[in-house]
Amino acid sequence: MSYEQLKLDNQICHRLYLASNGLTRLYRPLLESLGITYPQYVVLMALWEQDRITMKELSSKTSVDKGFLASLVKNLDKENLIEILSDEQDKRKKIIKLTEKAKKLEEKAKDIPMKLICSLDDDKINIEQIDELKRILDKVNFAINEALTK
Amino acid sequence: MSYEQLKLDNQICHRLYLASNGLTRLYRPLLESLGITYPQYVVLMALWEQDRITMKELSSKTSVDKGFLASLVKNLDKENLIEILSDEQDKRKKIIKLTEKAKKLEEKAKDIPMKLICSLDDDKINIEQIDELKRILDKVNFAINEALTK
DNA sequence: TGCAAGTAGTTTGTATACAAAGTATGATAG
DNA sequence: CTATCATACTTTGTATACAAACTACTTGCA
Repeated sequence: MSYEQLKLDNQICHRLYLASNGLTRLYRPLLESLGITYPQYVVLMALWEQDRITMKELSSKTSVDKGFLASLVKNLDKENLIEILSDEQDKRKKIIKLTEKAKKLEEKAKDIPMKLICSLDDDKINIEQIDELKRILDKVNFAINEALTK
Repeated sequence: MSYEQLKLDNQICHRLYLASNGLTRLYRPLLESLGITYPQYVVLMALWEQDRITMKELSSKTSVDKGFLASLVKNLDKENLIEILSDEQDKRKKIIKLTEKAKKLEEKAKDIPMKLICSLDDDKINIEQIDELKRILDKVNFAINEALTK
Protein backbone atom coordinates (compact mmCIF):
# COMPACT_ATOMS: atom_id res chain seq x y z
CA MET A 1 0.00 0.00 0.00
CA SER A 2 1.39 3.37 -1.02
CA TYR A 3 0.08 6.57 0.52
CA GLU A 4 -0.16 9.84 -1.43
CA GLN A 5 0.84 11.91 1.59
CA LEU A 6 4.09 9.96 1.94
CA LYS A 7 5.28 10.50 -1.64
CA LEU A 8 8.43 12.56 -1.82
CA ASP A 9 6.94 14.75 -4.51
CA ASN A 10 4.19 15.83 -2.12
CA GLN A 11 6.58 16.91 0.64
CA ILE A 12 7.05 20.62 1.09
CA CYS A 13 9.78 19.85 3.62
CA HIS A 14 11.77 17.92 1.04
CA ARG A 15 11.67 20.85 -1.37
CA LEU A 16 12.91 23.14 1.40
CA TYR A 17 15.62 20.64 2.32
CA LEU A 18 16.80 20.51 -1.30
CA ALA A 19 16.70 24.28 -1.74
CA SER A 20 18.56 24.96 1.47
CA ASN A 21 21.27 22.36 0.84
CA GLY A 22 21.55 23.36 -2.81
CA LEU A 23 22.01 27.02 -2.04
CA THR A 24 24.66 26.25 0.56
CA ARG A 25 26.51 24.27 -2.10
CA LEU A 26 26.26 27.19 -4.52
CA TYR A 27 27.68 29.50 -1.86
CA ARG A 28 30.56 27.18 -1.06
CA PRO A 29 32.96 28.13 -3.88
CA LEU A 30 32.18 31.85 -3.48
CA LEU A 31 32.84 31.74 0.26
CA GLU A 32 35.88 29.52 -0.15
CA SER A 33 37.56 32.38 -1.99
CA LEU A 34 37.09 34.43 1.21
CA GLY A 35 38.32 31.54 3.33
CA ILE A 36 35.04 31.13 5.23
CA THR A 37 32.23 28.59 5.43
CA TYR A 38 28.50 29.20 5.13
CA PRO A 39 27.61 29.42 8.83
CA GLN A 40 30.68 31.58 9.45
CA TYR A 41 29.30 33.89 6.74
CA VAL A 42 25.96 33.99 8.56
CA VAL A 43 27.69 34.99 11.81
CA LEU A 44 29.77 37.61 10.03
CA MET A 45 26.69 39.08 8.32
CA ALA A 46 25.10 39.50 11.75
CA LEU A 47 28.24 41.21 13.08
CA TRP A 48 28.69 43.43 10.03
CA GLU A 49 25.19 44.66 10.73
CA GLN A 50 25.77 45.07 14.46
CA ASP A 51 29.18 44.71 16.05
CA ARG A 52 30.05 44.03 19.71
CA ILE A 53 27.13 41.85 20.69
CA THR A 54 26.96 38.91 23.10
CA MET A 55 26.85 35.23 22.20
CA LYS A 56 23.19 35.16 23.17
CA GLU A 57 22.33 38.11 20.93
CA LEU A 58 24.35 36.58 18.11
CA SER A 59 22.55 33.29 18.51
CA SER A 60 19.10 34.85 18.50
CA LYS A 61 19.94 37.15 15.57
CA THR A 62 21.22 34.31 13.39
CA SER A 63 19.08 31.51 14.87
CA VAL A 64 22.26 29.46 15.04
CA ASP A 65 22.19 27.05 17.96
CA LYS A 66 24.21 28.31 20.94
CA GLY A 67 26.29 25.13 21.12
CA PHE A 68 27.24 25.26 17.49
CA LEU A 69 27.81 29.01 17.74
CA ALA A 70 30.43 28.38 20.43
CA SER A 71 32.46 26.29 18.00
CA LEU A 72 31.95 28.74 15.11
CA VAL A 73 33.15 31.63 17.25
CA LYS A 74 36.16 29.59 18.35
CA ASN A 75 37.13 29.06 14.72
CA LEU A 76 36.49 32.69 13.72
CA ASP A 77 38.76 33.71 16.59
CA LYS A 78 41.45 31.29 15.39
CA GLU A 79 41.18 32.90 11.93
CA ASN A 80 41.58 36.34 13.51
CA LEU A 81 38.20 37.48 12.24
CA ILE A 82 36.81 38.26 15.69
CA GLU A 83 37.97 39.10 19.18
CA ILE A 84 36.24 37.84 22.30
CA LEU A 85 35.88 40.43 25.05
CA SER A 86 34.41 39.79 28.45
CA ASP A 87 31.71 41.98 29.91
CA GLU A 88 32.94 43.63 33.10
CA GLN A 89 29.42 44.19 34.45
CA ASP A 90 28.26 40.63 33.90
CA LYS A 91 31.12 38.19 33.84
CA ARG A 92 28.98 35.43 32.30
CA LYS A 93 28.66 37.41 29.09
CA LYS A 94 31.13 37.48 26.24
CA ILE A 95 31.16 40.25 23.70
CA ILE A 96 32.08 39.41 20.13
CA LYS A 97 33.91 42.10 18.21
CA LEU A 98 35.03 42.15 14.57
CA THR A 99 38.71 42.58 13.77
CA GLU A 100 40.04 44.86 11.04
CA LYS A 101 40.58 41.75 8.92
CA ALA A 102 36.85 40.95 9.15
CA LYS A 103 35.89 44.51 8.28
CA LYS A 104 38.05 44.32 5.17
CA LEU A 105 36.42 41.01 4.32
CA GLU A 106 33.04 42.76 4.17
CA GLU A 107 34.29 44.69 1.14
CA LYS A 108 35.04 41.41 -0.61
CA ALA A 109 31.79 39.83 0.53
CA LYS A 110 29.51 42.59 -0.71
CA ASP A 111 29.49 41.17 -4.25
CA ILE A 112 28.59 37.64 -3.20
CA PRO A 113 24.77 38.02 -3.10
CA MET A 114 24.73 39.38 -6.66
CA LYS A 115 27.14 36.69 -7.91
CA LEU A 116 24.90 34.02 -6.47
CA ILE A 117 21.79 35.44 -8.11
CA CYS A 118 23.65 35.64 -11.42
CA SER A 119 24.63 31.99 -11.21
CA LEU A 120 20.91 31.13 -11.26
CA ASP A 121 19.04 31.27 -14.53
CA ASP A 122 16.91 34.40 -14.32
CA ASP A 123 14.58 33.07 -17.01
CA LYS A 124 13.37 30.63 -14.42
CA ILE A 125 12.87 32.95 -11.45
CA ASN A 126 11.84 36.57 -11.40
CA ILE A 127 11.84 39.26 -8.74
CA GLU A 128 8.14 38.98 -7.95
CA GLN A 129 8.52 35.27 -7.26
CA ILE A 130 11.48 35.88 -4.97
CA ASP A 131 9.46 38.46 -3.05
CA GLU A 132 6.52 36.10 -2.80
CA LEU A 133 8.86 33.34 -1.62
CA LYS A 134 10.26 35.68 1.02
CA ARG A 135 6.77 36.58 2.27
CA ILE A 136 5.60 32.99 2.50
CA LEU A 137 8.80 31.80 4.17
CA ASP A 138 8.43 34.52 6.80
CA LYS A 139 4.99 33.16 7.65
CA VAL A 140 6.21 29.57 7.62
CA ASN A 141 9.17 30.41 9.83
CA PHE A 142 6.95 32.27 12.23
CA ALA A 143 4.61 29.29 12.49
CA ILE A 144 7.53 26.86 12.91
CA ASN A 145 8.97 29.02 15.65
CA GLU A 146 5.65 29.14 17.47
CA ALA A 147 5.35 25.37 17.24
CA LEU A 148 8.91 24.78 18.45
CA THR A 149 8.75 27.12 21.43
CA LYS A 150 5.33 26.20 22.72
CA MET B 1 30.17 50.59 6.14
CA SER B 2 27.15 48.32 6.14
CA TYR B 3 25.72 46.93 2.90
CA GLU B 4 22.01 46.35 2.42
CA GLN B 5 22.61 43.19 0.38
CA LEU B 6 24.56 41.64 3.28
CA LYS B 7 21.86 42.11 5.91
CA LEU B 8 20.49 38.83 7.21
CA ASP B 9 16.95 40.05 6.76
CA ASN B 10 17.53 40.42 3.03
CA GLN B 11 18.82 36.88 2.54
CA ILE B 12 16.45 34.44 0.91
CA CYS B 13 18.97 31.69 1.64
CA HIS B 14 18.81 32.37 5.36
CA ARG B 15 15.02 32.06 5.37
CA LEU B 16 15.33 28.74 3.55
CA TYR B 17 18.02 27.59 5.98
CA LEU B 18 15.77 28.45 8.94
CA ALA B 19 12.71 26.81 7.40
CA SER B 20 14.56 23.63 6.49
CA ASN B 21 16.26 23.26 9.88
CA GLY B 22 13.09 24.22 11.72
CA LEU B 23 10.96 21.66 9.93
CA THR B 24 13.52 18.94 10.57
CA ARG B 25 13.33 19.80 14.27
CA LEU B 26 9.53 19.60 14.16
CA TYR B 27 9.76 16.18 12.53
CA ARG B 28 12.26 14.89 15.08
CA PRO B 29 9.86 13.95 17.91
CA LEU B 30 7.34 12.45 15.45
CA LEU B 31 10.01 10.31 13.79
CA GLU B 32 11.62 9.40 17.09
CA SER B 33 8.43 7.55 18.00
CA LEU B 34 9.06 5.40 14.90
CA GLY B 35 12.72 5.01 15.80
CA ILE B 36 14.02 6.74 12.67
CA THR B 37 15.75 10.00 11.81
CA TYR B 38 14.78 12.56 9.19
CA PRO B 39 17.06 11.39 6.34
CA GLN B 40 16.15 7.79 7.07
CA TYR B 41 12.52 8.85 6.66
CA VAL B 42 13.39 10.41 3.29
CA VAL B 43 15.01 7.16 2.13
CA LEU B 44 12.06 5.12 3.38
CA MET B 45 9.56 7.40 1.60
CA ALA B 46 11.43 6.79 -1.64
CA LEU B 47 11.36 3.03 -1.07
CA TRP B 48 7.70 2.95 -0.01
CA GLU B 49 6.99 4.56 -3.35
CA GLN B 50 9.26 2.25 -5.29
CA ASP B 51 10.89 -0.79 -3.74
CA ARG B 52 13.94 -2.74 -4.94
CA ILE B 53 15.96 0.04 -6.50
CA THR B 54 19.71 0.56 -6.67
CA MET B 55 21.78 2.93 -4.56
CA LYS B 56 22.17 5.19 -7.56
CA GLU B 57 18.43 5.34 -8.18
CA LEU B 58 17.80 5.93 -4.48
CA SER B 59 20.34 8.73 -4.45
CA SER B 60 18.88 10.45 -7.49
CA LYS B 61 15.29 10.01 -6.28
CA THR B 62 15.99 11.53 -2.87
CA SER B 63 18.87 13.83 -3.89
CA VAL B 64 20.75 12.47 -0.90
CA ASP B 65 24.49 12.42 -1.54
CA LYS B 66 25.75 8.94 -2.47
CA GLY B 67 28.39 8.96 0.27
CA PHE B 68 25.92 9.87 2.97
CA LEU B 69 23.41 7.41 1.52
CA ALA B 70 25.91 4.59 2.02
CA SER B 71 25.97 5.27 5.74
CA LEU B 72 22.19 5.72 5.95
CA VAL B 73 21.62 2.40 4.21
CA LYS B 74 24.12 0.73 6.54
CA ASN B 75 22.12 1.94 9.53
CA LEU B 76 18.75 1.02 8.03
CA ASP B 77 20.15 -2.46 7.44
CA LYS B 78 21.33 -2.64 11.05
CA GLU B 79 17.79 -1.69 12.14
CA ASN B 80 16.35 -4.46 9.92
CA LEU B 81 14.38 -1.97 7.86
CA ILE B 82 16.01 -2.92 4.56
CA GLU B 83 17.87 -5.79 2.94
CA ILE B 84 20.76 -5.29 0.57
CA LEU B 85 20.73 -7.59 -2.45
CA SER B 86 23.36 -7.73 -5.11
CA ASP B 87 22.54 -7.55 -8.78
CA GLU B 88 23.59 -10.76 -10.52
CA GLN B 89 23.81 -9.10 -13.95
CA ASP B 90 25.95 -6.19 -12.78
CA LYS B 91 27.92 -6.98 -9.66
CA ARG B 92 28.69 -3.32 -9.00
CA LYS B 93 25.04 -2.64 -8.29
CA LYS B 94 23.24 -3.16 -5.00
CA ILE B 95 19.51 -3.45 -4.78
CA ILE B 96 17.77 -2.07 -1.70
CA LYS B 97 14.67 -3.90 -0.60
CA LEU B 98 12.26 -3.09 2.24
CA THR B 99 11.74 -5.66 5.00
CA GLU B 100 8.33 -6.54 6.44
CA LYS B 101 9.21 -4.39 9.44
CA ALA B 102 9.65 -1.36 7.15
CA LYS B 103 6.37 -2.07 5.40
CA LYS B 104 4.59 -2.12 8.76
CA LEU B 105 6.30 1.13 9.63
CA GLU B 106 4.62 2.78 6.64
CA GLU B 107 1.27 2.27 8.36
CA LYS B 108 2.52 4.16 11.39
CA ALA B 109 4.20 6.84 9.24
CA LYS B 110 1.14 7.68 7.16
CA ASP B 111 -0.23 10.01 9.83
CA ILE B 112 2.99 11.99 10.23
CA PRO B 113 2.45 14.54 7.42
CA MET B 114 -0.96 15.50 8.85
CA LYS B 115 0.37 15.67 12.41
CA LEU B 116 3.11 18.02 11.26
CA ILE B 117 0.68 20.32 9.48
CA CYS B 118 -1.54 20.36 12.57
CA SER B 119 1.37 21.41 14.76
CA LEU B 120 1.63 24.58 12.66
CA ASP B 121 -0.87 27.35 13.22
CA ASP B 122 -3.18 27.21 10.23
CA ASP B 123 -4.25 30.81 10.81
CA LYS B 124 -0.82 31.79 9.61
CA ILE B 125 -0.54 29.64 6.51
CA ASN B 126 -3.24 28.52 4.13
CA ILE B 127 -3.39 25.95 1.36
CA GLU B 128 -2.97 28.44 -1.49
CA GLN B 129 0.23 29.74 0.07
CA ILE B 130 1.58 26.23 0.48
CA ASP B 131 0.82 25.51 -3.19
CA GLU B 132 2.47 28.75 -4.26
CA LEU B 133 5.50 27.90 -2.09
CA LYS B 134 5.69 24.48 -3.74
CA ARG B 135 5.56 26.00 -7.24
CA ILE B 136 8.25 28.59 -6.51
CA LEU B 137 10.52 26.08 -4.77
CA ASP B 138 10.28 23.78 -7.79
CA LYS B 139 11.56 26.59 -9.99
CA VAL B 140 14.27 27.54 -7.52
CA ASN B 141 15.40 23.93 -7.17
CA PHE B 142 15.47 23.52 -10.91
CA ALA B 143 17.62 26.63 -11.29
CA ILE B 144 19.94 25.54 -8.46
CA ASN B 145 20.32 22.14 -10.04
CA GLU B 146 21.19 23.68 -13.42
CA ALA B 147 23.77 25.93 -11.77
CA LEU B 148 25.32 23.07 -9.80
CA THR B 149 25.61 20.63 -12.68
CA LYS B 150 26.86 22.99 -15.36
C1' DT C 1 23.69 36.94 54.38
C1' DG C 2 23.11 32.77 52.06
C1' DC C 3 20.84 29.58 49.25
C1' DA C 4 17.69 28.32 45.41
C1' DA C 5 16.62 29.40 40.85
C1' DG C 6 17.80 31.31 36.64
C1' DT C 7 21.03 32.80 32.87
C1' DA C 8 25.25 32.78 29.66
C1' DG C 9 28.11 30.08 27.66
C1' DT C 10 30.85 25.44 26.91
C1' DT C 11 31.37 20.60 26.19
C1' DT C 12 30.08 16.14 24.59
C1' DG C 13 27.93 12.77 21.84
C1' DT C 14 25.46 11.64 17.80
C1' DA C 15 23.65 12.47 13.37
C1' DT C 16 23.86 15.09 8.99
C1' DA C 17 26.12 16.88 4.62
C1' DC C 18 29.43 16.61 1.27
C1' DA C 19 33.93 16.69 -1.26
C1' DA C 20 37.58 13.82 -2.61
C1' DA C 21 39.99 9.72 -2.94
C1' DG C 22 39.70 4.76 -3.22
C1' DT C 23 37.90 -0.10 -4.77
C1' DA C 24 35.73 -3.20 -7.67
C1' DT C 25 33.33 -4.28 -11.73
C1' DG C 26 31.79 -3.45 -16.51
C1' DA C 27 32.19 -1.52 -21.27
C1' DT C 28 34.94 -0.44 -25.20
C1' DA C 29 38.50 0.62 -28.50
C1' DG C 30 42.71 -0.87 -30.64
C1' DC D 1 42.72 -10.05 -25.60
C1' DT D 2 44.01 -6.27 -22.82
C1' DA D 3 44.63 -1.49 -21.65
C1' DT D 4 41.82 2.36 -20.77
C1' DC D 5 37.87 4.57 -19.50
C1' DA D 6 33.50 4.73 -17.17
C1' DT D 7 30.27 3.39 -13.55
C1' DA D 8 28.49 1.92 -8.85
C1' DC D 9 29.50 2.16 -4.56
C1' DT D 10 32.53 2.88 -0.10
C1' DT D 11 35.63 5.24 2.86
C1' DT D 12 37.66 9.18 4.95
C1' DG D 13 38.02 13.69 6.60
C1' DT D 14 35.91 17.93 7.79
C1' DA D 15 32.15 20.85 8.74
C1' DT D 16 27.30 21.37 10.24
C1' DA D 17 23.25 20.78 13.49
C1' DC D 18 21.45 20.01 17.77
C1' DA D 19 20.06 17.86 22.27
C1' DA D 20 21.60 17.27 26.83
C1' DA D 21 24.62 17.72 30.47
C1' DC D 22 27.79 20.76 32.53
C1' DT D 23 30.32 25.15 34.61
C1' DA D 24 30.39 29.70 36.20
C1' DC D 25 28.12 33.59 37.39
C1' DT D 26 23.95 36.52 38.74
C1' DT D 27 19.51 37.36 40.72
C1' DG D 28 15.88 37.02 43.88
C1' DC D 29 14.00 35.86 47.97
C1' DA D 30 13.72 34.27 52.75
